[in-house]
Amino acid sequence: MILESQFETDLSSVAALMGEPARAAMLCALMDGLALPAGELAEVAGVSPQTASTHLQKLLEGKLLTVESHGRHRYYRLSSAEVAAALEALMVIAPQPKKRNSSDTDLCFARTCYDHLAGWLGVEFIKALKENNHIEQDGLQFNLTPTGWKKFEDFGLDLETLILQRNFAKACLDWTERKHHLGGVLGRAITTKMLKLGWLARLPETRALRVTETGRLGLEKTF
Amino acid sequence: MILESQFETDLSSVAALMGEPARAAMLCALMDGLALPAGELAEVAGVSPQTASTHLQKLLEGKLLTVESHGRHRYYRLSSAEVAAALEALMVIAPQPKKRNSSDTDLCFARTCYDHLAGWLGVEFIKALKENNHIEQDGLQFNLTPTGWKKFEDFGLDLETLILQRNFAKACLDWTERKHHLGGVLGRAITTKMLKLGWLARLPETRALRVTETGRLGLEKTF
DNA sequence: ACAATGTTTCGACACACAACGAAGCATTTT
DNA sequence: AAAATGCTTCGTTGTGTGTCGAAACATTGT
Repeated sequence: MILESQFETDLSSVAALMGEPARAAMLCALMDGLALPAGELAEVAGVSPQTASTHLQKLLEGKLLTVESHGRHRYYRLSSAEVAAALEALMVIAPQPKKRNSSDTDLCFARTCYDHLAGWLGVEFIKALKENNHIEQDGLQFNLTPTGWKKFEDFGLDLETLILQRNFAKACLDWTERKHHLGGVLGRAITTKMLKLGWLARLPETRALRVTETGRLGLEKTF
Repeated sequence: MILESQFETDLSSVAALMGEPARAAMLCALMDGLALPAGELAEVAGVSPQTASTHLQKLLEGKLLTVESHGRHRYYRLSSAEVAAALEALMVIAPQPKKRNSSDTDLCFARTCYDHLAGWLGVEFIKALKENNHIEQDGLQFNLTPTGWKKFEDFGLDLETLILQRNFAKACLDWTERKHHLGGVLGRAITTKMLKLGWLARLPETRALRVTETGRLGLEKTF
């Protein structure tokens, strides 16, 4: 006789599916109910297409996702509203004090504030600049250090022109993070450049931004 | 710059905590909101006390449980109703079609029907007997095979006396599983014996039964 | 027809982690 | 004081599984 109570094991199997960072990232990306192709989910999760494919297969087996083929793309979506509800219930008890509904998540992660980068990513970006001594804060004003100047010149910005303007590098308060991010013409120039490079992509109909796979690599490497 | 969006990783960490069978079993056992000592949780999860201890520590770190020491016992309970809600939300999408609230779970797993074993365990028990050719079903009547007769004699039952009675081994319909389990005087004798052996334990104030660790081992070995 | 793109399958590797024996700590009991 | 009980910590072992390179498959575009 084999004793394996179905009452816990099943729960654990579903939870285990969600308990892998890459899979969790994919599921979160799908929480708005839209369908995304495998490639984009791989990007979101920060893994290779092969890895993403195996993850997606497991999520299919676990009935958390459904798939439909359109041309050479395969679009995945959450299989039911109950799955989204379970994800939200987990978010509530996740070690992140702030409660946010699903549609806000993207906005909190990264968005444009007027024309420069804001949200969690914006705050993280300025934090990295400070830690690497590329920038210094003086009240609500940022000043580039020599290494910072070189860094952004290499990044392809025409600082000579930008610095002539008022509001060269302003500190802008982030309402979701309650900390400062980088505004001013420098903030705009950087954000515009990242969009051009394909590091960031605009999500449709919102101010929310998404970090692409190349963007993730670029950001981690450069800053 | 290190990019690790806190929006998914956290979710996955909680889910991962729930995604381990032993931990999931413990959490399920605590879903009614009561506190249980570490030893009992180890029993429920079917693991050794050491293993249980490490699991409990992780659940504490993940803020899913709280603990209070009373004498030499340490009582664990769910840290909040939100945790219970998340567990329920996961149960809804777990590959178990039937929706049940937490207080029903115990009843569905194992309970007494009049005086014999019912619920999932009861159905599983009769299934094992059939598969091992210890019993045969004839309509609503069960008949012991020679090997089955020996098995239960070895188990300590006085079959000679029991078989004289009417309703020796009746098929009884299980309302939660919609299948037959073993009733009659044989069913009663077996269940009584298991309770005496400490394989099964009655949960307070209900008809629900719990399988002890020794019971789990005994059942798996004997039947 | 051929190349390019999106996706999956196969195989090998490496890391993470659950499991338990042994030992230690704390509390209660005799 | 000594033994017993409940629980935790340490160290080791072994299995599971996430990862990606290479290659196959499918579809679309030129």
